[in-house]
Amino acid sequence: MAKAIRKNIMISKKTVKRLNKKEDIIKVTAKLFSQKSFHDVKMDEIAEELGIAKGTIYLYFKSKEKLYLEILEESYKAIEALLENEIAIDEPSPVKLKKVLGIIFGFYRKNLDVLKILSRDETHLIKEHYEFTEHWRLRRLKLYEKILEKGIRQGSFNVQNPRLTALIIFGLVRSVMFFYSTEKDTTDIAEEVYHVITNGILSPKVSNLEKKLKVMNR
Amino acid sequence: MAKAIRKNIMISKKTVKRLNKKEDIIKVTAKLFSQKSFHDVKMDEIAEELGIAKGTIYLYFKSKEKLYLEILEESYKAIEALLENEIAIDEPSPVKLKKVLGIIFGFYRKNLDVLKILSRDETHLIKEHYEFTEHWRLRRLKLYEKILEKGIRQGSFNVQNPRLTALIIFGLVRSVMFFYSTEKDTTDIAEEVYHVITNGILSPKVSNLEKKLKVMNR
DNA sequence: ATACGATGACTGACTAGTCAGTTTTTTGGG
DNA sequence: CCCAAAAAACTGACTAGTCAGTCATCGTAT
Repeated sequence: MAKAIRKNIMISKKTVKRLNKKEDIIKVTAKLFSQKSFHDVKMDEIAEELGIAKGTIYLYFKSKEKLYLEILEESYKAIEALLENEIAIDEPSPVKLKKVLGIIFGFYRKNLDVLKILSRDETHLIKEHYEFTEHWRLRRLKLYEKILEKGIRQGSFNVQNPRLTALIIFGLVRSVMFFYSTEKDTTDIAEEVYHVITNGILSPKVSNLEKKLKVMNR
Repeated sequence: MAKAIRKNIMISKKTVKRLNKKEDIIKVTAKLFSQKSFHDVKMDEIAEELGIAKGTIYLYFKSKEKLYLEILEESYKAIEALLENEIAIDEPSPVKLKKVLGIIFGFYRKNLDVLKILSRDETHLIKEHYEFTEHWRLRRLKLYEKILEKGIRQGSFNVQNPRLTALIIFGLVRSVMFFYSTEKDTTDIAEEVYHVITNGILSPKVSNLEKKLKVMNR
């Protein structure tokens, strides 16, 4: 009995260690892949950065491509887990949109590497990579679209084309995370972005004027 | 005299031929670079696609990198030329914004290749490439920002943070061009996008309600 | 005859992945 | 607790292949 327990402890320790090493490799490699393209990151370089031999990487990953993919898979799981709880809650769509933006901005701030890798259009590399990034994109688009549609039904949103609007939100996330001040808190950024998306940029006066013109044109 | 003229004709003919060939190479290569990353496009492949020998490409371009850069430079000149006239016209900012969006969407529809190459974050490849894409981005951001700021001054826009808003517009252009229906006319797309940006997505009722809440919170 | 654009076989630098050998960790009997 | 043997983890020199760029040679227009 005591033996069995000891053995279990050993196994779990080993597993943890293995996982740690794998995670270490993923972490370092993600950073490198975010700085350079797939082909510009050399396996030797990864090994050196980690202070291990190149062969060791191949003990944990079948190939460079699989390593690349696992970075994305890891992150996908992480962001999905973050969003899962939020999605389940029943609340007004505008509130949900703001919260989801907050979560996504927060995630990408911490994982800019991943966003860079994802939005790089290295689509062709391997079929799996293409499918993966596409899946990620569609998943995000669907989320935005659902929030928008629910908001329309509830009367809180006035959106003519939810698909296009989802695409707009999806697109702006990338550029804001890439190029907007990194000193600001992501919650504040989400708030600011939310404000622009919801209220638009027209001043009320002009907005009313435009509406009047539309009525007149009918 | 006749000789000189004849010689001139010859030279110009030759030059035209040279330009054509150079342009041919750029065109074909742009397509390839848009489909695959820099390293995945092989010089042999380009040559084969063009039906010429690899060595010939090197008669027109010093290196693969220079060829890559020239594709971007060519496109930069083209879009700048398109925008130049529009920028000069003095008109209400909202109109200008809509028009500029139309021009940009139109250009990218015709040059999706270039947009793909540009937005691929192959930033590291060569310093020149990084500087180039950055320059392109800043140039576009500045344009949006200027239009927004003028609109604010004129009272037609109500924008709290022109920099962020410019970034939002910049970002959405990419994703809309990449992923939105390619059957629609780019003018219509610009119109739709313009509508979302300007009016926002909140229904008027809620919008008023939110304003009231803000007042109450004071 | 000669100048010049075009050619494509060739070179040499580079790198993903391998594997025979080394080191570290675990195990189990005394 | 100790130690030897087995297992597991790690190593890095090497292989086999790739590909950007070169250059001796060719064809042809004048």
